Amino acid sequence: MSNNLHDKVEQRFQSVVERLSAKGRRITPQRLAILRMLISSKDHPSAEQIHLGILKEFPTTSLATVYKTITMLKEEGEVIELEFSEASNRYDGMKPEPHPHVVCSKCGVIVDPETVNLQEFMHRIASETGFVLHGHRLDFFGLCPKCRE
Amino acid sequence: MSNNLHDKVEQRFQSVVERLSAKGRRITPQRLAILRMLISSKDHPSAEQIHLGILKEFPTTSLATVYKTITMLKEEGEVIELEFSEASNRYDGMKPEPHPHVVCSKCGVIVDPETVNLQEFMHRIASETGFVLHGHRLDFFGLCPKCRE
DNA sequence: TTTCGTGCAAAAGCTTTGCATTAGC
DNA sequence: GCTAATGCAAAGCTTTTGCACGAAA
Repeated sequence: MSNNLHDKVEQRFQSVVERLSAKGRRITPQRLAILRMLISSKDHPSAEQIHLGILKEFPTTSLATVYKTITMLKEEGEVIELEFSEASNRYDGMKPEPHPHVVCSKCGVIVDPETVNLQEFMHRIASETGFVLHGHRLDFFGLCPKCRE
Repeated sequence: MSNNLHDKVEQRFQSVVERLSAKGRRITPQRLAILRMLISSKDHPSAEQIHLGILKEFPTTSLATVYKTITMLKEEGEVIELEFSEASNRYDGMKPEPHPHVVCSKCGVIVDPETVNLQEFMHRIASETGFVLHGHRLDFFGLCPKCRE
Protein backbone atom coordinates (compact mmCIF):
# COMPACT_ATOMS: atom_id res chain seq x y z
CA MET A 1 0.00 0.00 0.00
CA SER A 2 1.01 3.61 -0.30
CA ASN A 3 0.65 3.79 3.45
CA ASN A 4 3.74 1.70 3.73
CA LEU A 5 6.07 4.58 2.95
CA HIS A 6 4.11 6.98 5.09
CA ASP A 7 4.25 4.59 8.05
CA LYS A 8 7.98 4.17 7.61
CA VAL A 9 8.47 7.94 7.58
CA GLU A 10 6.33 8.36 10.67
CA GLN A 11 8.16 5.60 12.46
CA ARG A 12 11.56 7.07 11.72
CA PHE A 13 10.35 10.54 12.63
CA GLN A 14 9.22 9.36 16.05
CA SER A 15 12.40 7.46 16.76
CA VAL A 16 14.64 10.37 15.77
CA VAL A 17 12.67 12.72 18.02
CA GLU A 18 13.06 10.27 20.89
CA ARG A 19 16.81 10.01 20.37
CA LEU A 20 17.21 13.78 20.17
CA SER A 21 15.18 14.24 23.30
CA ALA A 22 17.13 11.54 25.14
CA LYS A 23 20.34 13.32 24.25
CA GLY A 24 19.08 16.56 25.75
CA ARG A 25 18.33 18.33 22.48
CA ARG A 26 15.37 20.63 22.78
CA ILE A 27 12.38 19.83 20.65
CA THR A 28 11.13 22.97 18.92
CA PRO A 29 8.45 23.39 16.26
CA GLN A 30 11.08 24.53 13.76
CA ARG A 31 13.23 21.48 14.39
CA LEU A 32 10.26 19.18 14.02
CA ALA A 33 9.32 20.77 10.71
CA ILE A 34 12.88 20.62 9.37
CA LEU A 35 13.26 17.03 10.49
CA ARG A 36 9.99 16.02 8.91
CA MET A 37 11.01 17.51 5.59
CA LEU A 38 14.38 15.81 5.72
CA ILE A 39 12.90 12.44 6.49
CA SER A 40 9.94 12.55 4.12
CA SER A 41 11.68 14.08 1.08
CA LYS A 42 12.95 11.44 -1.23
CA ASP A 43 14.48 14.09 -3.49
CA HIS A 44 17.46 15.08 -1.34
CA PRO A 45 16.57 18.73 -0.68
CA SER A 46 18.99 21.63 -0.29
CA ALA A 47 18.99 23.89 2.77
CA GLU A 48 17.12 26.52 0.84
CA GLN A 49 14.48 24.08 -0.37
CA ILE A 50 13.94 23.00 3.20
CA HIS A 51 13.70 26.60 4.27
CA LEU A 52 11.09 27.37 1.63
CA GLY A 53 9.10 24.33 2.67
CA ILE A 54 9.18 25.33 6.33
CA LEU A 55 8.12 28.91 5.69
CA LYS A 56 4.59 27.85 4.78
CA GLU A 57 4.09 26.52 8.26
CA PHE A 58 6.42 28.81 10.21
CA PRO A 59 6.83 32.04 8.25
CA THR A 60 9.46 33.54 10.54
CA THR A 61 11.94 30.68 10.38
CA SER A 62 15.37 31.86 9.32
CA LEU A 63 17.76 30.14 6.97
CA ALA A 64 20.36 30.25 9.73
CA THR A 65 18.16 28.07 11.88
CA VAL A 66 17.81 25.58 9.06
CA TYR A 67 21.58 25.35 8.75
CA LYS A 68 22.04 25.11 12.51
CA THR A 69 19.49 22.33 12.73
CA ILE A 70 21.05 20.42 9.85
CA THR A 71 24.45 20.72 11.54
CA MET A 72 22.98 19.33 14.75
CA LEU A 73 21.33 16.46 12.90
CA LYS A 74 24.60 15.65 11.15
CA GLU A 75 26.32 15.54 14.54
CA GLU A 76 23.69 13.13 15.76
CA GLY A 77 24.13 10.97 12.68
CA GLU A 78 20.54 11.44 11.57
CA VAL A 79 21.33 13.18 8.29
CA ILE A 80 24.06 12.87 5.71
CA GLU A 81 25.32 15.68 3.55
CA LEU A 82 26.17 15.44 -0.13
CA GLU A 83 28.70 18.15 -0.86
CA PHE A 84 28.65 20.19 -4.03
CA SER A 85 30.84 23.22 -4.43
CA GLU A 86 29.15 24.68 -7.52
CA ALA A 87 25.66 24.23 -6.16
CA SER A 88 24.14 23.96 -2.72
CA ASN A 89 24.74 20.89 -0.64
CA ARG A 90 21.98 18.33 -0.54
CA TYR A 91 20.73 16.32 2.40
CA ASP A 92 19.45 12.82 3.03
CA GLY A 93 17.57 12.21 6.24
CA MET A 94 15.81 9.10 5.07
CA LYS A 95 18.82 6.83 4.85
CA PRO A 96 21.54 8.57 6.86
CA GLU A 97 24.37 6.18 6.09
CA PRO A 98 26.71 6.48 3.10
CA HIS A 99 25.28 4.98 -0.06
CA PRO A 100 25.40 5.52 -3.82
CA HIS A 101 23.55 8.37 -5.47
CA VAL A 102 22.70 9.06 -9.08
CA VAL A 103 22.82 12.75 -9.92
CA CYS A 104 21.40 14.41 -13.03
CA SER A 105 23.93 16.88 -14.41
CA LYS A 106 21.19 19.04 -15.88
CA CYS A 107 18.27 19.32 -13.46
CA GLY A 108 20.10 18.17 -10.33
CA VAL A 109 17.68 15.45 -9.36
CA ILE A 110 19.26 12.86 -7.08
CA VAL A 111 17.93 9.32 -6.84
CA ASP A 112 18.98 6.31 -4.80
CA PRO A 113 19.71 3.18 -6.79
CA GLU A 114 19.35 -0.17 -5.13
CA THR A 115 22.16 -0.69 -2.73
CA VAL A 116 25.49 -1.62 -4.21
CA ASN A 117 27.83 -3.55 -2.00
CA LEU A 118 31.06 -1.70 -1.46
CA GLN A 119 32.36 -3.68 1.50
CA GLU A 120 34.78 -5.63 -0.64
CA PHE A 121 36.23 -2.41 -2.07
CA MET A 122 36.47 -0.85 1.38
CA HIS A 123 38.50 -3.75 2.71
CA ARG A 124 40.76 -3.97 -0.27
CA ILE A 125 41.45 -0.24 -0.26
CA ALA A 126 41.96 -0.06 3.50
CA SER A 127 44.64 -2.73 3.44
CA GLU A 128 46.20 -1.26 0.32
CA THR A 129 46.49 2.33 1.59
CA GLY A 130 46.82 1.83 5.34
CA PHE A 131 43.83 4.09 5.95
CA VAL A 132 41.17 3.32 8.54
CA LEU A 133 38.00 3.94 6.57
CA HIS A 134 34.78 5.13 8.12
CA GLY A 135 32.70 6.27 5.20
CA HIS A 136 32.43 6.75 1.50
CA ARG A 137 30.73 8.75 -1.16
CA LEU A 138 29.75 7.21 -4.45
CA ASP A 139 28.01 9.40 -7.01
CA PHE A 140 27.19 8.55 -10.56
CA PHE A 141 26.63 11.52 -12.86
CA GLY A 142 24.50 11.57 -15.96
CA LEU A 143 21.23 12.66 -17.47
CA CYS A 144 17.94 11.55 -16.01
CA PRO A 145 15.22 10.23 -18.32
CA LYS A 146 13.41 13.59 -18.39
CA CYS A 147 16.52 15.59 -19.25
CA ARG A 148 17.30 13.38 -22.22
CA GLU A 149 14.20 14.97 -23.81
CA MET B 1 63.80 3.83 -12.11
CA SER B 2 62.62 7.11 -10.66
CA ASN B 3 62.92 8.55 -14.13
CA ASN B 4 59.93 6.53 -15.12
CA LEU B 5 57.48 8.84 -13.40
CA HIS B 6 59.28 11.94 -14.56
CA ASP B 7 59.18 10.72 -18.15
CA LYS B 8 55.50 10.00 -17.90
CA VAL B 9 54.81 13.49 -16.56
CA GLU B 10 56.87 15.06 -19.29
CA GLN B 11 55.15 13.02 -21.94
CA ARG B 12 51.69 13.95 -20.73
CA PHE B 13 52.72 17.60 -20.37
CA GLN B 14 53.84 17.75 -23.98
CA SER B 15 50.74 16.04 -25.31
CA VAL B 16 48.38 18.33 -23.36
CA VAL B 17 50.20 21.40 -24.64
CA GLU B 18 49.87 20.10 -28.19
CA ARG B 19 46.15 19.49 -27.78
CA LEU B 20 45.57 22.93 -26.27
CA SER B 21 47.53 24.55 -29.04
CA ALA B 22 45.67 22.58 -31.71
CA LYS B 23 42.39 23.79 -30.24
CA GLY B 24 43.46 27.41 -30.51
CA ARG B 25 44.20 27.93 -26.81
CA ARG B 26 47.04 30.33 -26.29
CA ILE B 27 50.11 29.00 -24.60
CA THR B 28 51.26 31.38 -21.89
CA PRO B 29 53.99 30.97 -19.28
CA GLN B 30 51.36 31.02 -16.52
CA ARG B 31 49.34 28.30 -18.16
CA LEU B 32 52.40 26.15 -18.65
CA ALA B 33 53.36 26.53 -14.99
CA ILE B 34 49.84 25.75 -13.77
CA LEU B 35 49.58 22.77 -16.08
CA ARG B 36 52.93 21.43 -14.96
CA MET B 37 51.91 21.60 -11.32
CA LEU B 38 48.60 19.91 -12.03
CA ILE B 39 50.23 17.09 -13.94
CA SER B 40 53.20 16.52 -11.68
CA SER B 41 51.45 16.78 -8.29
CA LYS B 42 50.35 13.45 -7.05
CA ASP B 43 48.75 15.06 -3.99
CA HIS B 44 45.71 16.60 -5.66
CA PRO B 45 46.41 20.30 -5.00
CA SER B 46 43.87 23.03 -4.36
CA ALA B 47 43.73 26.21 -6.44
CA GLU B 48 45.53 28.09 -3.70
CA GLN B 49 48.28 25.50 -3.44
CA ILE B 50 48.79 25.76 -7.18
CA HIS B 51 48.85 29.53 -6.90
CA LEU B 52 51.49 29.44 -4.18
CA GLY B 53 53.59 27.05 -6.22
CA ILE B 54 53.38 29.25 -9.30
CA LEU B 55 54.31 32.43 -7.44
CA LYS B 56 57.91 31.26 -6.99
CA GLU B 57 58.39 31.27 -10.73
CA PHE B 58 55.90 33.99 -11.74
CA PRO B 59 55.40 36.30 -8.78
CA THR B 60 52.67 38.40 -10.39
CA THR B 61 50.31 35.55 -11.23
CA SER B 62 46.87 36.11 -9.79
CA LEU B 63 44.60 33.58 -8.17
CA ALA B 64 41.95 34.53 -10.72
CA THR B 65 44.19 33.34 -13.51
CA VAL B 66 44.70 30.05 -11.74
CA TYR B 67 40.94 29.55 -11.51
CA LYS B 68 40.42 30.61 -15.10
CA THR B 69 43.08 28.21 -16.30
CA ILE B 70 41.66 25.35 -14.27
CA THR B 71 38.22 26.05 -15.74
CA MET B 72 39.68 25.95 -19.22
CA LEU B 73 41.50 22.69 -18.51
CA LYS B 74 38.30 21.17 -17.15
CA GLU B 75 36.51 22.18 -20.35
CA GLU B 76 39.23 20.48 -22.34
CA GLY B 77 38.95 17.36 -20.22
CA GLU B 78 42.54 17.59 -19.02
CA VAL B 79 41.76 18.00 -15.34
CA ILE B 80 39.08 16.68 -13.04
CA GLU B 81 37.73 18.49 -10.03
CA LEU B 82 36.98 16.92 -6.67
CA GLU B 83 34.33 19.07 -5.07
CA PHE B 84 34.32 19.88 -1.38
CA SER B 85 31.98 22.45 0.06
CA GLU B 86 33.66 22.83 3.46
CA ALA B 87 37.14 23.06 2.04
CA SER B 88 38.66 24.08 -1.25
CA ASN B 89 38.16 21.92 -4.30
CA ARG B 90 41.04 19.70 -5.27
CA TYR B 91 42.32 18.90 -8.73
CA ASP B 92 43.75 15.92 -10.54
CA GLY B 93 45.59 16.57 -13.77
CA MET B 94 47.54 13.34 -13.73
CA LYS B 95 44.65 10.99 -14.33
CA PRO B 96 41.81 13.17 -15.62
CA GLU B 97 39.11 10.53 -15.75
CA PRO B 98 36.81 9.63 -12.84
CA HIS B 99 38.36 7.21 -10.41
CA PRO B 100 38.26 6.39 -6.70
CA HIS B 101 40.00 8.57 -4.13
CA VAL B 102 40.85 8.00 -0.51
CA VAL B 103 40.56 11.16 1.56
CA CYS B 104 41.93 11.69 5.07
CA SER B 105 39.29 13.38 7.20
CA LYS B 106 41.94 15.03 9.35
CA CYS B 107 44.82 16.29 7.21
CA GLY B 108 43.02 16.22 3.86
CA VAL B 109 45.58 14.13 2.02
CA ILE B 110 44.10 12.42 -1.03
CA VAL B 111 45.58 9.26 -2.48
CA ASP B 112 44.66 7.11 -5.45
CA PRO B 113 44.10 3.44 -4.69
CA GLU B 114 44.63 0.92 -7.42
CA THR B 115 41.81 1.10 -9.87
CA VAL B 116 38.56 -0.45 -8.81
CA ASN B 117 36.30 -1.63 -11.56
CA LEU B 118 32.96 0.14 -11.46
CA GLN B 119 31.74 -0.76 -14.93
CA GLU B 120 29.44 -3.44 -13.63
CA PHE B 121 27.84 -1.01 -11.17
CA MET B 122 27.50 1.64 -13.87
CA HIS B 123 25.62 -0.70 -16.18
CA ARG B 124 23.38 -2.05 -13.47
CA ILE B 125 22.51 1.41 -12.20
CA ALA B 126 21.97 2.86 -15.66
CA SER B 127 19.43 0.22 -16.57
CA GLU B 128 17.80 0.43 -13.16
CA THR B 129 17.34 4.22 -13.09
CA GLY B 130 17.00 5.04 -16.78
CA PHE B 131 19.88 7.51 -16.54
CA VAL B 132 22.55 7.82 -19.19
CA LEU B 133 25.70 7.88 -17.09
CA HIS B 134 28.83 9.70 -18.09
CA GLY B 135 30.87 9.88 -14.95
CA HIS B 136 31.15 9.05 -11.31
CA ARG B 137 32.75 10.07 -8.09
CA LEU B 138 33.84 7.54 -5.54
CA ASP B 139 35.49 8.76 -2.37
CA PHE B 140 36.41 6.77 0.67
CA PHE B 141 36.85 8.78 3.85
CA GLY B 142 39.00 7.85 6.79
CA LEU B 143 42.24 8.52 8.61
CA CYS B 144 45.56 8.16 6.89
CA PRO B 145 48.38 6.23 8.59
CA LYS B 146 50.02 9.45 9.85
CA CYS B 147 46.82 10.86 11.35
CA ARG B 148 46.21 7.71 13.34
CA GLU B 149 49.26 8.80 15.42
C1' DT C 1 14.92 29.97 36.20
C1' DT C 2 18.44 28.43 33.53
C1' DT C 3 20.07 27.19 29.31
C1' DC C 4 19.56 26.38 24.67
C1' DG C 5 17.49 27.68 20.23
C1' DT C 6 15.93 31.37 17.17
C1' DG C 7 16.41 35.12 14.03
C1' DC C 8 18.54 39.02 12.24
C1' DA C 9 22.51 40.96 10.25
C1' DA C 10 27.14 40.73 9.38
C1' DA C 11 31.17 38.00 8.31
C1' DA C 12 33.76 34.34 6.18
C1' DG C 13 35.58 31.65 2.52
C1' DC C 14 35.94 30.00 -2.04
C1' DT C 15 35.13 31.09 -6.70
C1' DT C 16 33.64 34.12 -10.46
C1' DT C 17 33.28 38.38 -13.02
C1' DG C 18 34.19 43.17 -15.11
C1' DC C 19 37.37 45.73 -17.15
C1' DA C 20 41.56 47.87 -18.54
C1' DT C 21 46.16 46.28 -19.82
C1' DT C 22 49.29 43.03 -21.86
C1' DA C 23 50.88 39.54 -24.81
C1' DG C 24 50.09 35.29 -28.16
C1' DC C 25 49.66 34.18 -32.70
C1' DG D 1 46.70 43.92 -35.49
C1' DC D 2 43.19 40.98 -33.52
C1' DT D 3 41.84 38.60 -29.99
C1' DA D 4 42.44 36.11 -26.03
C1' DA D 5 44.67 35.97 -21.47
C1' DT D 6 46.20 38.41 -17.36
C1' DG D 7 45.63 40.76 -13.02
C1' DC D 8 43.40 43.63 -9.93
C1' DA D 9 39.42 44.63 -7.36
C1' DA D 10 34.82 43.91 -6.57
C1' DA D 11 30.93 40.95 -6.51
C1' DG D 12 28.44 36.48 -5.80
C1' DC D 13 26.96 32.44 -3.23
C1' DT D 14 26.54 29.33 0.17
C1' DT D 15 27.38 28.64 4.84
C1' DT D 16 28.79 30.27 9.49
C1' DT D 17 28.94 33.34 13.46
C1' DG D 18 27.71 36.98 17.12
C1' DC D 19 24.42 38.56 19.89
C1' DA D 20 20.07 39.88 21.91
C1' DC D 21 15.66 37.94 22.56
C1' DG D 22 12.46 34.21 23.39
C1' DA D 23 11.10 29.66 24.50
C1' DA D 24 11.87 24.66 26.27
C1' DA D 25 12.41 21.93 30.24
